[in-house]
Amino acid sequence: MERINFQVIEKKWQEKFKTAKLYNEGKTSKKFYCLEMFPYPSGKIHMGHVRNYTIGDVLARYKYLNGFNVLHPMGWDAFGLPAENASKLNNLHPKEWTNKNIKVMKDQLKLLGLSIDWDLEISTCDKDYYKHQQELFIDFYNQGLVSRKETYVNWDPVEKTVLANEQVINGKGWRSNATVERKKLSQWFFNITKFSEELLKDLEILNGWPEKVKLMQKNWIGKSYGCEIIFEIENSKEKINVFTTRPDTIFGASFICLSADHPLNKNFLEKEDFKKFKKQCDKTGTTEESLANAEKLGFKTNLFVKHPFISKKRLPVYFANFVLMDYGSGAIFGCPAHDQRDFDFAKKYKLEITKVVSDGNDEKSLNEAYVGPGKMINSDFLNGLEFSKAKEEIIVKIEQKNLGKRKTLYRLKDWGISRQRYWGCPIPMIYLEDGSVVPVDKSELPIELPDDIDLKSQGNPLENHPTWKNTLQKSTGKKATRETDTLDTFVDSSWYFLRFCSPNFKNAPFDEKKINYWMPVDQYIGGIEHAILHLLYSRFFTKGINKFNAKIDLSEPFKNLFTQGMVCHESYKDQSGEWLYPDEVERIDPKTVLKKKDKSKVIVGPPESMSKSKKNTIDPETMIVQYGADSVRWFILSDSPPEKDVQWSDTGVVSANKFLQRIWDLNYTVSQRKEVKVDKDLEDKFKSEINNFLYKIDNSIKNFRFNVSIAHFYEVYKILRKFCESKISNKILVENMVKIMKLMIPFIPHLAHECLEMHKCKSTNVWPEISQKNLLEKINLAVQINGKTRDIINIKKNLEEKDIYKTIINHSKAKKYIEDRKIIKTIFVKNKIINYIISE
RNA sequence: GGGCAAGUGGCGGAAUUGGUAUACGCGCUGGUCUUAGAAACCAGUGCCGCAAGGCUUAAGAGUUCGAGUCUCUUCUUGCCCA
Repeated sequence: MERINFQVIEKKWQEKFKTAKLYNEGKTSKKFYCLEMFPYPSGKIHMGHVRNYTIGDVLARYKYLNGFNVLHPMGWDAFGLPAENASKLNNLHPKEWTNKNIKVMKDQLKLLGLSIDWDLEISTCDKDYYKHQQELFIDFYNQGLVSRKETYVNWDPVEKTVLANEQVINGKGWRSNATVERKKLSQWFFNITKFSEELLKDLEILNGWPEKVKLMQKNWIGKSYGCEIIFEIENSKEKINVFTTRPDTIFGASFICLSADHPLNKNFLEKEDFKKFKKQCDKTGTTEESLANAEKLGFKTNLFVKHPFISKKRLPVYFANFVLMDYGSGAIFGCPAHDQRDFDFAKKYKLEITKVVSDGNDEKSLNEAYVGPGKMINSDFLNGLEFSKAKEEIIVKIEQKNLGKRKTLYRLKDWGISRQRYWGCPIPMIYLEDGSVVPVDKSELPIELPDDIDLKSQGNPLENHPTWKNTLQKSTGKKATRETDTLDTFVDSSWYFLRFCSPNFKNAPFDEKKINYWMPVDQYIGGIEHAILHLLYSRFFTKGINKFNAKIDLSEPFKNLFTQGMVCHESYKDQSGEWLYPDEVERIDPKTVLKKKDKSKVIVGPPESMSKSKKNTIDPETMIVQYGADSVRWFILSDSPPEKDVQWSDTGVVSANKFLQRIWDLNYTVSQRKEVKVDKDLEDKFKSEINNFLYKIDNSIKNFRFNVSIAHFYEVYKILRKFCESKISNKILVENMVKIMKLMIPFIPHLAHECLEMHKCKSTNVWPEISQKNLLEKINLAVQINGKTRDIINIKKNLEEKDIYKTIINHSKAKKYIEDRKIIKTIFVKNKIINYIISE
């Protein structure tokens, strides 16, 4: 067998890929912007990257070969906390650490043979990038899309910083393990809620997005419709505004609950027992989940409100820990019969529970809240109405009587972007001595991060810097202090796809002409974990820019979205419970795994997403060095559909490698083949069989079914082998072989190009022509008796029913079922099945 | 608790969308070659059965000439929201 050295040919072709671009602007108007989510430069690439970028590369190369101008860039999501943590450990400046990682990972990505245009490379920690981000921030500010407000945040008292919700684990800081507190802080916000309705509505036009992701965003935006009801406080001029989505249950109201932060707390703040209660609420955390699961606690006030529809009925007012100040108005009316939280609360404080929606069992008292549908009871003029009708009815009444108004509410909150961190984009705002806060002059951008920084001490590094924050306002020369918080790194990734269209543009964040040509991204590829935040923020940014930049016409950034599955591997633990890396263990037989060191038995865990903490990782570079990039690409695409998880398997990559060797051997054999006597019919058959596979493979690529494409390549390999030894001419053989090899370019670009070069193929940038119809002359037809398949016969295409009958009655295994019996009915589907219904 | 997916051999998974179930790969078994192993190649591999044949897509029902695919019920798993 002829063998090939993958390392040698891969190096050779990677040199050529360096200068070959996948686009040629102006030559054709068809464009294709292929973008994979850019990586965080954490150190080395992992298998997840390999899968993500291989999927993108298949598509980019496929589109290029089909005549598109393809934009296929790559960059680095380079700001972020890990760089600061690493620098504390290694005494390496975040900038150096990051740049070192970028260099390593870039080299690794190049080893994969990706069709990336490295001339377009960007890095978000580069001042040439964040300069424009600061400019955009000021633009957003001037449009009223940025504001400063006080909110409650997760505060880590040890690290002295704000934590994101996902950094709080069981109420404790993920690094410090200190109990996280709720703290009121003044922070910068993007007013994403101004776009709530648009972000929701435009999901409908995103036909190229997975339904699942759209649904997640819809739930996240959380539009709810209801009304506001005003309750008058007895013996007071003050009123309580309550938002509810269930105004229909107003007749079941038995109390009012306020958030501990509700303005009405002003009369209680001095009281010791209220202080204690409020402290307890602060400990509950800010997530909805923790609020729902926490034990319901209340603080009874001496206040009562009047029921708006039942005269003389008075409802007691409580403060409660499960009411959020930043949702609705921070006040609810409790209808315990039809809301579980209210029910729990009412039970605890022995409050009245009145059913107002019939559950079909009206006499029985409830064990839990009834939230299902039903007809109204105990509700005066609403009685007998379906609850949904009642909702409409009562809102009309409330508006008539001036007791409140119809209202739509969104769960989506404004996007808090202040981080008390060093390694991020400085926020270009300054504080003047008179207390006013203004943007810096755009001519002063970029506001650069200082290099000399102390990351060892606690607190906000920029705040602690001796001089950095001191500045002067450019227009007036007045003394000013810089904002020392930096931007959330999600801001960096909210517009990078725009920058890629003109990454070296000096004067502005982007060249509008380029944006209008390349945007939207035709195919965006990344992990499902970004379904909400990153994708929602990017949509918001696009809409914001679209609003104030008249030269751009773009409502959505990503036309099609594909979310690939994760790469999994089983995990290993030794007898003492220590995690082991896959190369620390050996498999003796399918069920037994031993530790290499001492031959002790290893506990094998189920396949899970590769993670450093479980040590169930496989290093892509090691694999590439051992088997070659093409083998790794081939395997990672072959085993599962791209949207599903794939389980890494060493035997899988070995067999991929073996198959690619066979491909090379086949090509070599064909190139050395001597002419033989030709059978014309056989040649035709060969051509049509190959075309059949061209069609199937092309189709499976279009549909993102790369695992199916690969299965077809295995099949077509067998056919080529077979015909290699048949009576067909070299010309026909090579011609068709070349077509198949062209189809392999997107998958295994190095080997495919090497083979094509051997066959002296000149047109390696053009997809072969594929006949859309099935060229095979004969087809398999299933012969069924009473719906059961009894035989499969190989017959000429397009035969009619009557022609087939003769064949069946004479030559088919099915004839014995038909003989002596009467055919009652025949169902015939041309080229597919014939079904005879016979009497018993 | 609610919503959304999904359930096909020992394993990963195919099935042109209602028309040949188990393609392709892994694994396993046997064989050729080899001193031996590895590699390579050939053959076999859903289950029951000597065979003819029967059964089989989580379980059960339904629609249909025909169901992995459509409908209903149940069970299980995963993800998201609470």
